Amino acid sequence: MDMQVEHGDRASAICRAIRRAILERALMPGDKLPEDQLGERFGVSRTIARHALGQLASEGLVELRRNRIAVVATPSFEEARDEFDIRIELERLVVRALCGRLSQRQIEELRAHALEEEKARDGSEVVSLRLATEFHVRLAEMTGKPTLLRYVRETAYRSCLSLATFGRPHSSDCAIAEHREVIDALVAGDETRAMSVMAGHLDEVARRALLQTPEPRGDLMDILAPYAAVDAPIPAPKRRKRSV
Amino acid sequence: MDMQVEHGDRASAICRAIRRAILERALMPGDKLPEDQLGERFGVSRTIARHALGQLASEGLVELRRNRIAVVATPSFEEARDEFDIRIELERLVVRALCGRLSQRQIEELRAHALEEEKARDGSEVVSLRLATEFHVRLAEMTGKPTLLRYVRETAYRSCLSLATFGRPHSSDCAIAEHREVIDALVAGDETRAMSVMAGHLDEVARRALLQTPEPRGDLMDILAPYAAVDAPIPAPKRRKRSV
DNA sequence: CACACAACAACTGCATGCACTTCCTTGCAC
DNA sequence: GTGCAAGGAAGTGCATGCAGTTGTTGTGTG
Repeated sequence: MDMQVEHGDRASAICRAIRRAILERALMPGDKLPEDQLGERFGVSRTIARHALGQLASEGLVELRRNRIAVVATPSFEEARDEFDIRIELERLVVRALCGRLSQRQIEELRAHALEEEKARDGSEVVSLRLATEFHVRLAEMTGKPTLLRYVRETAYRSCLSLATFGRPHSSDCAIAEHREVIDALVAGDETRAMSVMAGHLDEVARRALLQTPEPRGDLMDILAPYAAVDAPIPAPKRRKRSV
Repeated sequence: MDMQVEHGDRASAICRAIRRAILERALMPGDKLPEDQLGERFGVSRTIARHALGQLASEGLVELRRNRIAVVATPSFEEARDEFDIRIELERLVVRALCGRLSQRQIEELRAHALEEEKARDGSEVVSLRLATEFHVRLAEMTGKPTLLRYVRETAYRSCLSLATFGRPHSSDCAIAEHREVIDALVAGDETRAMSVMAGHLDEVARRALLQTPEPRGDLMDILAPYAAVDAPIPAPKRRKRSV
């Protein structure tokens, strides 16, 4: 019933920490997650760390390959697009389930959340991205449908990974307005409008995020062109070997 | 990329075996899965068995509770209904992705599968249920979208659990016809029709399976009434303590 | 005879240790 | 200086052992 799979609370604590780190872009796609370092950091044995990594892998946030260090997942462009398609349908189900059924308490909480997003608008981009994601997850939680919650949460978190890979700087202005629109439609009990607003919102997010085409990387030599001049300032500094 | 989470192949072998056992109703909701017995049966240590159980739990097929023996999940009636709602949307995405894009080879395979379902019609119900489920999973595989496949597979397998809990005897006749209709619509490239046929099919399955209302179980005493007369023949023999 | 309770068996939670693989570094040949 | 191979460091795969929990059975008491 609880849909809680992370039995021992120690493994789930690691999962939460890593999820949050991904959400806040402290961990980026490809970053390494060695199970012993992880265990040491959290004061548990490799067994637990390993268990947590397995859990995260099943959520699609981490990639496990035999005999290799686990890494934060690196979604491909197609996967990112497909993910959003799924997410749109799932969140349509969320608003459908919620429409006109929100308690006063829940409405207040959602409005408070939107307000917080508002306040974070000029703050760090990391915070507003986290708040935006949490908005969607909170909605899914309110349905009380465990599977729906799980899938929405997973796709939402993976969306963040996609954004980290392909996304341009997140402009939260319109997103907040759209969140408010969703809340209003839910309160008004206008199912059709709520669903289309939500779908439109997510489509907009996906469009903004995945604007650039898969960039077929015409020729490797072209890519290397700006690097040709030795000691020239290089646009994006290459990161290597990131880890916990 | 592989979306494969079951790294060591030994754990994945256990997962597959249990999934199949659930599909074929060899394992029923509530059946116990002690990790040491599991390990012994598959010739691995508890560590691996435990890992497999964690994986299955994340798929919603198994319930883990701290310090307790893992059991095959027992979906509630509401969960079953919600699950089907999700599944319908997911499989609509599947046919949308597939419509008019099937290779000749894939078309043949699907037709062959339908034929096999046809042949199994008069055989054991277990086989036809398995084939019916595999049909949906095969479709999802053909999309090449890893997340979509994972979610369809999970919901499909959990549907079997719901059917085992609430379903009446599975009548596969119409199901096969509906599968054929889906194939035809896909081949014809009629997206709208394909999606509505698939949605209708799943809705029909859900309706047939979950026909009986949540049965509020008016009073516990009423339920026990037929058992009141000592030594009277009892309609449904109570099963206790099933296990691997 | 019903019931509380104690002892035991079964099982899980977790850390640790060993074997094996991967990956990096160093050193050597060219 | 370059290519490459061998050695070692780092990390994973897995079994096992022990501590703690749960469930059950048998026993004594009102």
